[in-house]
This record gives sequence, structure tokens and C-alpha cells, in this order.
Amino acid sequence: MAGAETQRAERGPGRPRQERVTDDTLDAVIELVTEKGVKAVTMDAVAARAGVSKPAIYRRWPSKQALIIAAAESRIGPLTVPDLGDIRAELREVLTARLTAYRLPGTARLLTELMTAAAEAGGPQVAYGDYTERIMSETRRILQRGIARGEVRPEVDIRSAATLVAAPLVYRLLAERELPNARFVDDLVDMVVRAVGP
Amino acid sequence: MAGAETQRAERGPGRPRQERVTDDTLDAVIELVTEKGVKAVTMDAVAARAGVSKPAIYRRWPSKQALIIAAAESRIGPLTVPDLGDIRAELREVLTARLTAYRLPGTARLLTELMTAAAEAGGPQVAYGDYTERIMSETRRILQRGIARGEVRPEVDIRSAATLVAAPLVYRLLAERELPNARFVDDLVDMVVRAVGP
Amino acid sequence: MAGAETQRAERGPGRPRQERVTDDTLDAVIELVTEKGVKAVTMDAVAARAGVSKPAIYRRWPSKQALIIAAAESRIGPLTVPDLGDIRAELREVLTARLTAYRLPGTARLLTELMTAAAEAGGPQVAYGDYTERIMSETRRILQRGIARGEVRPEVDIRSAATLVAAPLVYRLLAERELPNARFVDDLVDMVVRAVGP
Amino acid sequence: MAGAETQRAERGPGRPRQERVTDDTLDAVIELVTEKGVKAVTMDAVAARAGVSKPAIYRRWPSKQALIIAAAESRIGPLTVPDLGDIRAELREVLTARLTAYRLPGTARLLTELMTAAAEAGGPQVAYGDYTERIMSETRRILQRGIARGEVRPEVDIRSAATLVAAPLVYRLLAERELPNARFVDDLVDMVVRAVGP
DNA sequence: TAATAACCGAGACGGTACGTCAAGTCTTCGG
DNA sequence: CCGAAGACTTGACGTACCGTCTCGGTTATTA
Repeated sequence: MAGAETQRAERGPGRPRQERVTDDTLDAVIELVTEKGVKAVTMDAVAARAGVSKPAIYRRWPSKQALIIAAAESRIGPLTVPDLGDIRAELREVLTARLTAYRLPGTARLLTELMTAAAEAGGPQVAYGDYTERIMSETRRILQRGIARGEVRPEVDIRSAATLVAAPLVYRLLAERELPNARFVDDLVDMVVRAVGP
Repeated sequence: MAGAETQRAERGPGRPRQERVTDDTLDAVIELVTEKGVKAVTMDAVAARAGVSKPAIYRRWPSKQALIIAAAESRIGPLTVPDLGDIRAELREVLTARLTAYRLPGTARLLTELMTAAAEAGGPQVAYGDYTERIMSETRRILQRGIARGEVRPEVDIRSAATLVAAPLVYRLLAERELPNARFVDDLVDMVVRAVGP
Repeated sequence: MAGAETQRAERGPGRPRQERVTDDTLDAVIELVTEKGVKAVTMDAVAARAGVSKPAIYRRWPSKQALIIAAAESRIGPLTVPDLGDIRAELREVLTARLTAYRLPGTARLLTELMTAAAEAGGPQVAYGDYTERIMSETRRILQRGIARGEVRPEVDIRSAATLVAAPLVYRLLAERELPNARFVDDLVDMVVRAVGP
Repeated sequence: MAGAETQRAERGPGRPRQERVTDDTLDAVIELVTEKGVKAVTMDAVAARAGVSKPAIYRRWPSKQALIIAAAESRIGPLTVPDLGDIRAELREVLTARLTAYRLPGTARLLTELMTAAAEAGGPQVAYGDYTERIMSETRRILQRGIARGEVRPEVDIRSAATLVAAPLVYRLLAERELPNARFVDDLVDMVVRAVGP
């Protein structure tokens, strides 16, 4: 699976795409968002800053939104948590990882953009869905392990519980418009453990 | 809201504003959102559908965002919960009220728009803040009463707990892209009560 | 006829178009053509120089070509010749009028543009057709008067003769790429008079 | 033309150029012009239809205009008129030859393109100049012979007269937008003979 | 009753960005 | 070296939407 990506194996005919273009474009988006906000992310501005032409961008992403989503995704990265033997530790791990990501400048704007994109009918919902799904599935895995260990009541609805874990952080960031902090994560972990525990 | 209209009506040298314009405009926004999505909510489209001129709209709301927010607010309405003597019942009450609102068609789009508006720096965050704040303060009030009754541990951080209550519903709607249902509310109430209970 | 134009009578509702915009745009086109050639006539450049927005231009003319044609037309002006009692004098009059117009800088480019536009299938051929038609009908009128006076053989095909009169000037300008002069006009008048005379 | 190909074929270190590419490209241009008009003559379209790559085209012609001119030239062919002993017959000969060429579909468009190319300052005017010059010099030769034979007044300006002969056909085609016919040629010949005759 | 002030619909305006298209160049592979 | 394929830059195109302004005209309150 990594092989296919790394090898980029069967190259077709014609001049191959330059990675530089892809990378620089994504970088330019992030820079612009963090420096001047989403409103400043103009395709022309991105192209200019990246030293890339607009057609080259549109060859890669079909629209401005798709580009912004791709940029966001490229910065958020994976978040898998190993079995730490303790649900409390594992929950703190996921939430802290996300906390760190959210505290990067511009993240709130990027997340909002992702969410807006997701809400558009017919838009590339997949993208934000992917991101959410990654978080949710990891959280569910942790809760599942908790059931196995007897830390979580077996009758708890895993999906509901996972939502309870995942929602507050982004809600505080976007709705309450406040950067979440470690104290908040502690509170959450504590409450969630009580909520699902025996 | 009605106040502003009434106050204005008290005196004024010129021709008074027609309520029809205000109402039809708000309706048009809601209709457009539910029928064709946020992207279709163009000021021209709104004006055309409402049978109203653009200046008439801008005389009432300073920007498109303000208009959309006003439209959303006009549909969501207030949500105050009386003392029911039982934190479980009161939580179910707030959440069910919101559940009902969210299940109206187009609400997801409207909420997203609200959130986007909130995320814009310098924008009228106040508005969405208002909505969020209304939910949060009501929830905090419930939790506070719970402490008084001994249903909630006094060392619980009320703000964190309120976020825990308020976040999952909107997260499921916007991020998980799924209409929340009564079963989900039940799960939430149950988990929250355990989370904050003694 | 002039009345309708002057009165601009039944004005529709809404803000009326500003003549300044129309005029300045046309001027800008002419200036750009004469200064830097047709290639420099970019819609953005025109808009910038005229101090006008692109949409305002497109509201008036449906395409760049239509704009250029309109600009050309606006400079070429009418060319009606009164009855001078003598076909030779009248022919010299039309041809000299056109000679004067063609000797304005940029006219060759403008005429070529007009002709190109005319050659485009489905394009606004009307415009160039109009211009050509104006010349041709005036020329035909002169020849007709010549027949009445007995200066032109009655069996002469008026259309063919009119083409014989109208073609050489523009041919010399565009195909031979040479600015026609008074000597050339004299030669033409002389030859044409012999060609159609008794 | 063939000469260039042959010369090139004489030697060369690498793979020789394929005539197929040259021919198919020219054909593709003509086809596109006649079928869809000048606007459809895109380098990509030409390449696609000819089954040829863009670099292969640019290896042969330095620009799109040069290509179109080459295509036009390849179809129009030479036009030399032998001494027929009679100016009337010779004039009819040149004009009929051109009439035949102009009646091929797409010629009007091609000629316009040539003319446009000629009008561009600094462009390869030579090309259209060549074509015009070929016509003009042949016409001048005819008139010169006419002077020798006493059919043409010696004081006639040969250049002016040649323009008088050459212009009407193309004017009728491009400006009047009408396919010239044999009757028109007859009229022209007749009038020209009178114009220059004693 | 007349003046005045604010309203109203219609639609043009400046501005900004969008997404697209074509020309001509460059890069990779294979013959 | 030629050729196909196709990515690249450049630069312009025509369109969409925002928020403002300008009309002609209407409807109230004030003088």
C-alpha cells in the first residue's frame, strides 16, 4: 500500500508532474491562512506565493475548496494511539494530539473551512468526512479496548461515547471561539471516564 | 427583535419600513438554503425571491452574513428550561429542544454558515456567539442547579461540563453529517449525568 | 430620428447608464490601439485606462470584438455626399473622406479587426456589414445620380461598379500595406469615370 | 517547400522528419478552418486532429500564424498568366483563377487570417505580402503587356490600375461577405478595360 | 395642505475573485 | 535526433457576487 505511493510505479507517458508544484502550493495555502486569514487565500495569491501558475493548481485540485481541504489535511496528519493499557491515558493521548494540532495558528479557520465544505451539498464532503472518520474510528478503538479491559461498561453505545469524546474540543474552538488548553483536556478525560466507566 | 421594529414605529419623519419586506426577506433566505444550499443564497437571489430590492435588504442588515444569521436566529428561537427538579429531565429538555430545531430541513447548512461567520476574524462573531452563549448559559444554569441539589459534584468545572453537554449534538450534525435522534439524546443525557454526578 | 437619440425618451426604471462610462471606454480602446496596437487592447487594460470596471463594459458590449468594432465605428463617422452636379467631384469627395479617415493612426488595425470580426461565423458581422453598407450605398447613390445625368452608361451594373470604387482604398491599406494618398485617389477617380462613362 | 524537405533529407545525424507530420498538420488546419472557422484552429486541436504532437508542429513553423499562412499558401497555389494576345482575355484569366480559389470553402476565413497576420506590426507580414505581391506583379505584367500592345494608355499608373483590378474580388468576399461569381468577373474585366483603355 | 424625510423597486456601478482557455516552452520516455 | 504525451508559465478571457449608488416614485409625519 505504501509501495504504490512511494514507487508511484507505472508512470504514464508525458512529462510527469513536479512535486515541487504540489508541495509549494500547499505550503502557500497554509502560510496565507495563518498570516492573513482564509479571506486572503485567493487562487492568484496562492499561485503567486507558490511561484506556480493557476492552471497548474487547477490541474491538481478541481476548486479552491478542494485545495484548502487538501492543505488542511496535509497539516493535520494521522493520529493513531497505541495500547497504553489504560483508557484514561489513551484518551488523554488522542485529545492532547488534537489539542496540539488545534493550537497551531490558523487551524480554527482551516477547520471551519473543512466543515463548511462538508456542509455543501454535492461538495467534496469526503474530505472532511475522512478527517472526522479518522478521529472517530480511533476513539472507538480506544473505547472498545476499554470494554475488553473492563474499564468501560459493555452496554455503552460506542458511537455515542466516541462523539462525546471527540466533540467538545472542536466545539470549544469553533463555537465558543476559545483555544482549548490542557486543563480542559484533563476535565474532559475525567468526565468521559466517569461517563463510560462502571 | 419585535422591539426594534416597535421602537422605530414610535416616531420617525419619513415613510416607515414595511414589515412585509423584512419578513419576506427572511423567508426567502430560509427557502433558498433549504432548497438549494448555502451557495444559492445570493443577495440578488434573495431579493428576487422575496420580491424586494437589494437596498431594502441592506437597509435592514449590514451584510449578507448578518442577514443569514438573522434568518437562522429567527427560526431557532429561544430555549430556556424551567426547574424540573431533576438534572436528568432538564438536560433531556434542552437537548430535545435543540434536537427538534436541528431536524428542521436546512438547519445543518444554516448552522455551518453561522459557524463560518463566527470564524471570520472581525466579523459579527457576536451573533453566533449569542446563539452559542444562549445554549451554554442555559446549560450552565442547569448544572448549577444540579450542584445546589447535590446531583452534580461541586468540584466539576461548570464550563467544561457545559461544553460536554452542548458539543455532541452539533458535532454529530455537522462533522459526522448525521441527523441526531432521540436515542442519541438519551445516551448523552445518561453519560453526562454519570460524568458529573457524585 | 435624431429626436429619439437626443431625447433618449422613455427611460426605463433603475439607475441609468452613465454616458461617461460608454465614452471613456471607447476612448480608451482607440487610445490603446493607436498607442500600442490591437494586441494591447486587453479588457483589463481598457477598463483600467477608462477608469471603468470590466462588468460595466460587458454590460454594454457582449464581447471584446463587439467593443472594438463599436470603437472603430465611433471614430469613422458618417459619409454622405451631397449632389455636386458632377460624378467626378462626388467620387473624389467620398474617397477623400475615407482617405482622411484611413490616415488616422491605428485605422489599419481597426479596419482589420472589423474585417476579422466580419469573417467570424456567427459573430457580429452586422457591425462591419453596417460600415461597408454605408459606404456602398452612398457610392451606389452617386452612380445612380450619374446615370440620371447621363454621366454613367445605363447598362452598368451599379453594384459591381460600386465595388470597383470602394475596394481599392482599403485594399491598398490592408493588403498592400501602404497608406493611400491623394494621388492614388485621383488615379482611381479618373479610371472609374472612364470605366462607367459613356 | 518540397525543397526544404529534400535538402534536409540529404543528411542529418538523427531521425529524419516524417513528411506525414508536415502534410497531416497542414490538412488538419484546412479542415478545421473549413469545418469550424478560424476560432477553432487551436494548436492543440490541430495537433489532435493531425495525430501529431505540438513540439513536432513548432519544429516546423515558428508560430500559429506561420502555420496558418503556410496552410493557406499550400492551397492557393501559383497564378501566372501566359500572353494571350489580348488584355481582356488575360484579365479574365487571372480573375477567374482567383475566383475559383476563393470559391473553395473556408477561403474567406483563411484570407482574413492572412490579412490579420499582415496587419500585426512586426509579424510575418512577408507571407501575406508574398501572396498579394504575386497577384499584383502578375497583374502589372498584364497591364504592361497591354501598354506594349497599345491596349492601355501609356500614362496610366500601373500600380493604381493593378490595385483597381486586384481589390474588388477580395473586397466582395470579405467586406461585402458575398461569394463573387463569373458575372462579377465579367463586369470587372469590362470596366477595367474601359478604365485603362485609350 | 404642503414640505420633508425616509422608504421602495429597479438596476447600473466599482471591485475582486473565480475558473477556463490558448500559445508557446520544456521534460520525460521510447524509437 | 525525432516523435508522442503532457506538464508548465504566461496572460487574458468572460462571469459571478458583493455592497453601494442613483434614479423615479410612494407614503408617512411634520409645519
